[in-house]
Amino acid sequence: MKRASIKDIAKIAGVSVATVSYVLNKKEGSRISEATKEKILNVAETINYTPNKIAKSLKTNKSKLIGLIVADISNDFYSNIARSIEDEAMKFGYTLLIGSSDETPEKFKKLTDLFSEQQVDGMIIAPVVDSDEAVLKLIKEEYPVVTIDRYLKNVNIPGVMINNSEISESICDTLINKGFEEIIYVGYDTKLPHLLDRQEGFDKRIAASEIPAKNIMIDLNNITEDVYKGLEESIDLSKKTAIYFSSNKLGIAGLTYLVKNNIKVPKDVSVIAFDETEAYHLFPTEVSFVQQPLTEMAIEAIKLLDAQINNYTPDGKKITFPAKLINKNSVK
Amino acid sequence: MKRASIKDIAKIAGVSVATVSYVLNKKEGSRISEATKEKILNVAETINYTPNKIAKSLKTNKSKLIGLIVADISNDFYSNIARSIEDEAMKFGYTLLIGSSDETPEKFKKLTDLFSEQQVDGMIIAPVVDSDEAVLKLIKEEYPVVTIDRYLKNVNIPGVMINNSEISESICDTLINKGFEEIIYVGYDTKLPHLLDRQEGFDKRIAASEIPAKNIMIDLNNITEDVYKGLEESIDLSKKTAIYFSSNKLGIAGLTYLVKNNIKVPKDVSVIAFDETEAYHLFPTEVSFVQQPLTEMAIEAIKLLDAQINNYTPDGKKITFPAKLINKNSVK
DNA sequence: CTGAAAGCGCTTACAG
DNA sequence: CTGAAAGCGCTTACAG
Repeated sequence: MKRASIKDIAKIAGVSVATVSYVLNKKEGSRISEATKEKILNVAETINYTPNKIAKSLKTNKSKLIGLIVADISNDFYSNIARSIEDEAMKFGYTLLIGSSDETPEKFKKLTDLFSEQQVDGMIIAPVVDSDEAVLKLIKEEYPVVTIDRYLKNVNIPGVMINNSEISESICDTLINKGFEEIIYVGYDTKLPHLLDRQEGFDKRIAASEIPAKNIMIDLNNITEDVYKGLEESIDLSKKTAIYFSSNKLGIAGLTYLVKNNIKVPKDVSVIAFDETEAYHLFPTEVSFVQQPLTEMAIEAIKLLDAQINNYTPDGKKITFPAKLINKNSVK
Repeated sequence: MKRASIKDIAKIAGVSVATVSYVLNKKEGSRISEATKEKILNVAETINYTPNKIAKSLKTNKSKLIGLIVADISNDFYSNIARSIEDEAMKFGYTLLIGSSDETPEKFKKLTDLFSEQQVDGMIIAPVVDSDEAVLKLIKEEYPVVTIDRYLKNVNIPGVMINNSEISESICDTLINKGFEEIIYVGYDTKLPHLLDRQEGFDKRIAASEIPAKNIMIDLNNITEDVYKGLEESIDLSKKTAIYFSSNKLGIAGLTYLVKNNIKVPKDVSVIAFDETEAYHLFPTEVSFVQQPLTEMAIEAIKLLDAQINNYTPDGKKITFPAKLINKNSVK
């Protein structure tokens, strides 16, 4: 069914399309008589007019669309981010396109190309390893882009993130001060800078202590199996041990392992996990975890992006939010 | 920065925009000489041409955009659906707009209006209570719409769903046959048809048995508290009791209650939950749950939608998928 | 084999 | 107070 256009309204109301456009957009500058205004609004109503934003976009060069690229929208962490971004974007009048990169630069590039062709006004991205080229391409054409959660080592663009290194340092110190004899860091075998920061903060404080380092590096594509194997090889119940899981996925896999093997928390081992998820509530012990201020980060990300959209500046302003350790009962 | 257009290519290559359009779209019908073809491709490459899909959409009346409306993208169930839909949509060349309705007809309507103005080619929706009017408006203009998970009682459009009533019947029978003296159904206090079906199937089999019915009705906006209160009032440990949670959120809230109150599963009570989620893995007992074939549903939803987009027919073909009870160790 | 031209549905200076 | 006209970046019959 053909949809009614501004032209149809004009014809029926007996005015020009210009006049219709003016009243539909409520422009105050151009004074249209109340009579024709009312007439036009009436006609629009009766023929069930829906504005065609694509036509408007073409003319105004603004689509009011923004693209969000996450690693995987089915991951709790990213779906929570997406929700906050959605709410915030709506407030600014933007509609959200969403895509999952699956941590591959190819899919990531495909997504930036796609979004760019769809003329999104800007993108919020969680860049993957080796996505520099794709991002650089965007930057070269002064495309508004803001990173969230992650950042790129060699490309300087605005973004929001947490104090990855510092929060790990502080967690490590906490555990050291509690007298743990063994502290296991469970992280990804990756080049993702924010995760390296997470690990580096931990390693630094461990190095400054008397405690021997024990890092389990997990393949991003083989989480469950790797975590099980890693923990099996590393946990020494004869020592006072704490485990620090540096992501929600790692935490969930690790806690699953502990439950399955009947290892009690915090009696046998202590645990700190990353990110908030309802899943932790089902664990026999309430799990201490690192909380990221997702809502605040989303608000700031949209603010940053909107600013870039309205007035592009080639700066790389990064906003760092403090993550917070929420103490529950999983650390002795 | 102004982006290069087809016109720019034409000017540099010394050909017409029509010719550029033809080679860029690889139209085989119109034979363009290899020489000019190559020249055009070269120019496009060097000036870093990105096609403007908005202009194309305006002309072709196809945006290659589809809108997905879920209740809440941060809900595990919907983010899993979204992911499957995303993958499937991509295969068909569609990009995904996502919005959360928060179970309110107002937000739902806002989303359909927004998506419609953005000229999406079609929508996949999980309609909320009292969204009939918004959907009817879409149908009236022959907008391709497909429901997923849910359906509308009074509006007949294509959709995919599971056999809500039957799976509940079968679960109820299973529990009755195992000799439970008390079976508690935990559901929402709602008018959502698919959830009423879920409950009805259960009620029907209970009514046919000797077992007194015990239904806990939860306010959608107060899940945790209501579940805690309901279970506290209903669980009678002196009887052989089973609890059937009819959604993932209800399952998570309920299992959290059980853990907190040190009620052992399946020793003290038996449990069956709905939907698959990693969260269940952290529970001390492996939880039996009802599995929906999300991938298959997503594939079929996109297929249905694409068919409607290419050839609109006012039918209401519903495809029902069988849900499956995955038996773990939470039922004695 | 290639181009001129119309048109998709809007917005917006400009003229009157 | 209102309208004629150009133009956003494409596609696509049609003509040659």
